[in-house]
Amino acid sequence: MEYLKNLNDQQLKAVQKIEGTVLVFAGAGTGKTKTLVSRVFNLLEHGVPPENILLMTFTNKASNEMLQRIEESGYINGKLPFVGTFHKFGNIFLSRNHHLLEGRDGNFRIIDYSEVKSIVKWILDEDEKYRKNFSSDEVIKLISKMKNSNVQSHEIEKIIIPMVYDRDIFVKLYQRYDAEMIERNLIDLDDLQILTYKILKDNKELRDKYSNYYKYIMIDEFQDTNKVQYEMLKLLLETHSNLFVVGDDDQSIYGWRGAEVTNILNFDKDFKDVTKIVLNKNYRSTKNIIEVANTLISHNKLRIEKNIISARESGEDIFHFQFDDDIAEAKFVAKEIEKLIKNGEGPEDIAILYRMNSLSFHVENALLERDIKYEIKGKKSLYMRNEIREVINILNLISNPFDDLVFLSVLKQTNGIGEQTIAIVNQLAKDEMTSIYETLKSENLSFHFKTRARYLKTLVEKIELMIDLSKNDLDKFTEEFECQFEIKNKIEKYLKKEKISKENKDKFETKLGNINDFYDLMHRFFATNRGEIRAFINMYAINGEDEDRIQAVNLLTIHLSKGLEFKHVFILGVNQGFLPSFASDNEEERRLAYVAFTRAKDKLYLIYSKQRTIYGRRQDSKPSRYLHEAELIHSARIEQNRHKTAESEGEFSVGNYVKHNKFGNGEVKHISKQGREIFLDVAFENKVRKTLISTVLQKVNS
DNA sequence: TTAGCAGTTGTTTTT
DNA sequence: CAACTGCTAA
Ligand SMILES: Nc1ncnc2c1ncn2[C@@H]1O[C@H](COP(=O)(O)OP(=O)(O)OP(=O)(O)O)[C@@H](O)[C@H]1O
Repeated sequence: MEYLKNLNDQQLKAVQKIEGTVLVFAGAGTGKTKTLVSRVFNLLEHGVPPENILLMTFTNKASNEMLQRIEESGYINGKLPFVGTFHKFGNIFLSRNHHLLEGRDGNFRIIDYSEVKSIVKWILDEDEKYRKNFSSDEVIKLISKMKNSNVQSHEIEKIIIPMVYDRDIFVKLYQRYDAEMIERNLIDLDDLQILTYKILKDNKELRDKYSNYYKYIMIDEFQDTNKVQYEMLKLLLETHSNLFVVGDDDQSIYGWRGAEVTNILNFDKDFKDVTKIVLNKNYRSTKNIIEVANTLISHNKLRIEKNIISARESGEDIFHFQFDDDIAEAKFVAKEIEKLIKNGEGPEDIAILYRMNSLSFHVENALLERDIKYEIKGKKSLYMRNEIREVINILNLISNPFDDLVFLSVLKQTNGIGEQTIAIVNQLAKDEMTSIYETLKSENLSFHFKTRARYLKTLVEKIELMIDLSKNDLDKFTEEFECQFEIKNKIEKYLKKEKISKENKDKFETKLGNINDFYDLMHRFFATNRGEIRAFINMYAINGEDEDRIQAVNLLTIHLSKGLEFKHVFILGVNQGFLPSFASDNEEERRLAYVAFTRAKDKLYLIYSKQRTIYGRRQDSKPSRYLHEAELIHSARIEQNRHKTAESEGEFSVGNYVKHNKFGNGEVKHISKQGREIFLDVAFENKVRKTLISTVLQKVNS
C-alpha cells in the first residue's frame, strides 16, 4: 500500500492501530500530521465507511488540505468523513439541533466580533453601574473565557473572574448578554462549541445517535484543545472509544483563549489503555535549525522533555542581525527575498513571521517597492475596516430590515441621528414589542421626535427604495447605493476641505480606495451572480477573500503559522517586548518562538533592531532574551531583567503609595524604565499585583 | 441634539 | 496607531 511506504516504524505502529485509544506525542516536524492522514487511509483501506470518521483540525485551512488529500486518495466514492474544526462541527450540529435549547427556534445568525461588541456596548449603556466597572473589551474577553471553560451564565457558583472585577455585576452582564443573544436568535463563535456541548449533554438519545455514528474520532493539534472541546469529546466517545490524538505540549500557544495543555499532559491518566507513541525524528528542518530550537525550548520548566533529532544535513547557519530600526529591517528582508527569487526559489516557499499584525507594515512597503508579490494571511481583511462595515451594515439592513441589531448600527452611523434619538427609538420598539423597522413605520414620528423625524423618515424610505431595487435591478444597485447613502461622497467632501493634516489626508484617501475596491467587488458580484445580497455578505463575512494558490511570499503571524512549513523563514522583531511580547513574558511566549523557529526547512533568519515604532512612537529596543537562550548571541552579562530597574525614577520611588482609578491604592515595589516610559510594579491593597505605565498612576501621600 | 475637535490611553495572539 | 471621552459651537 502506497501510503504505508514512506513511514518509519513508530509512525507505522500508530497508523496500523485501528481500535482503542492512541496518543501520538511528538515534537515539531516529526510527521504527526502525516501519520494522522495515513491512518485515515488505513481505516478506509480496512473498509471503515468514511462517514463514520470524525477528524477535528485546528484551522479551516488545515481541514481543506486534509480533505483534499483524502478525496484524492482513491478510497472515496460516495460519502466523505467529517473533516473540520470544532467550530464547523458545532455550526452544522446547531443548524439541526439548536431548537432543543430553551427559547431557540428558526434560523440563527452567527455574529462576528464587531457585532458582539455593539451588543455588549448597548448592554453596558443600560446602567451606570455597568459602565463604571467594565469596558466592552473586558466583558467580551471574560465572557469568552467563561464559555471556553464550559461555564454557562446560569451556573453562577462556577463563574470565577479576577478579583479586580466586581463579580456580581459581571454575572448580571453575562446573563444579560445571553438573554439578548437568545432574544435576537444570534450565536457567537464561542456558542458554537458550548451550546453543542449543552445539547449533547442534556439529550441522551441524540448523544447516543452521534456517538454511535462516529466510530473513529481523530484530533490534530490536541495540545490546543480547550475544556469544552475536551468534555464534548468525552460525550462523543460514549459508544465506541476509538480515539486517535496527536499533539506536542511544546507547541501549545493558545492558552490565552482557554486551551488547556493539561488535556494532552494528563491524557494517559484520563483515558484507559492508552497506546502512547513518541516520534523523535524530524524530517522537516536542518540539524542547525533543530539544534537552536531545542536549545531554546529547553529553558521551559513545565514541559515533557523530548530529544528531537533532525534526519537532515547540518545545512546553513542561522542568520541573525541587529538592524538600526524596523525600516532597515524591512529593506534588508525585501532585498534578501529578491535575491532568493532571482536564484530560482519560489516565493510561496518563503515566509515572513511576526508576533503582532502591526509588524508587517514596513515589510509590505519594502516588498511593494521591489515589486515582489506577497500575501497577508488573516489580516484584518477589507471587510473588517470601519468604512466597509458601514456599507455592510446597510446591506445587511436591506437584506433584512427586521434585524434590530443591524438597524441600530445603521442609525448610529447615519448623519443627523445621534444618541438621544437612538435611545428613544429603541425604547419605543421595546414598548411596542415589535421591530424597530415596524415601529418607525407605524408610529407618528413627528410626535416623538420633532426635528429628527425627517432623518428617520428618509432613512426608512431609502432602505425601502433599495429593497425594491435589490429585487428588480441588481445591475444599478451599487450606483444607486452610493447615491442614496453617500458613503464615498462624504469622504470626498472631507478631502476637499482646506485645513486637513497630511496624516488625515492619507488616512481618508485609503478609506476612499477601500470603498472603491469594495464597490467594485459588489458590482461584479451582482453582475455575474444574480444572487441575493445575503449571498454576497456571507461570501466575504465567513470565507473572507480566497487566499489560495497564489505564488506569493507569505506574511503571517506566528500563531497562524502553526502546522505549516516553508523553506525560508524570516522572523521579524526578535526584540524584547515583541517576542516575548510586553504583555506576557511566560513559557507560552517561548513556545511561540519555538513554533516559529521550527517552521523553517532550510534557512532561518532572525531579524531584530535597535529601535522600533509602537503606537506611532519610536522606542529603543533590546534583542530578545531568546537569542541568548538559544545561544545565538553571547554577552558578558546576560540581562535577566527585561527592564532596567532603579530605586527611583521621575517623581516615583520604591515604597511610594500610588492610586489607579480601577485597581485602587497600592505600594510601589519596583521601578523600571524602558525608552522614555516609566513602569511601576505595584502591589495593590486588593492583593492584585501589576506592572503599569506611570502615566496611569497618581502619587498619593500615606 | 449632534458633529467635530482635542486630548487621553493602552501595549498581543484568533475560530 | 485607533478607539474612546469630554467639550463646545452651531
Ligand atoms: N517518515 C517520513 N519520511 C520522510 N519524510 C517525512 C516522514 N514523516 C514526515 N515527513 C515529512 O516531514 C515534514 C513534517 O511532517 P508533519 O507536518 O506531518 O509534521 P508534524 O509533526 O505535524 O509537524 P508540526 O508539529 O510542526 O506541525 C513533512 O514535510 C512530511 O512530509
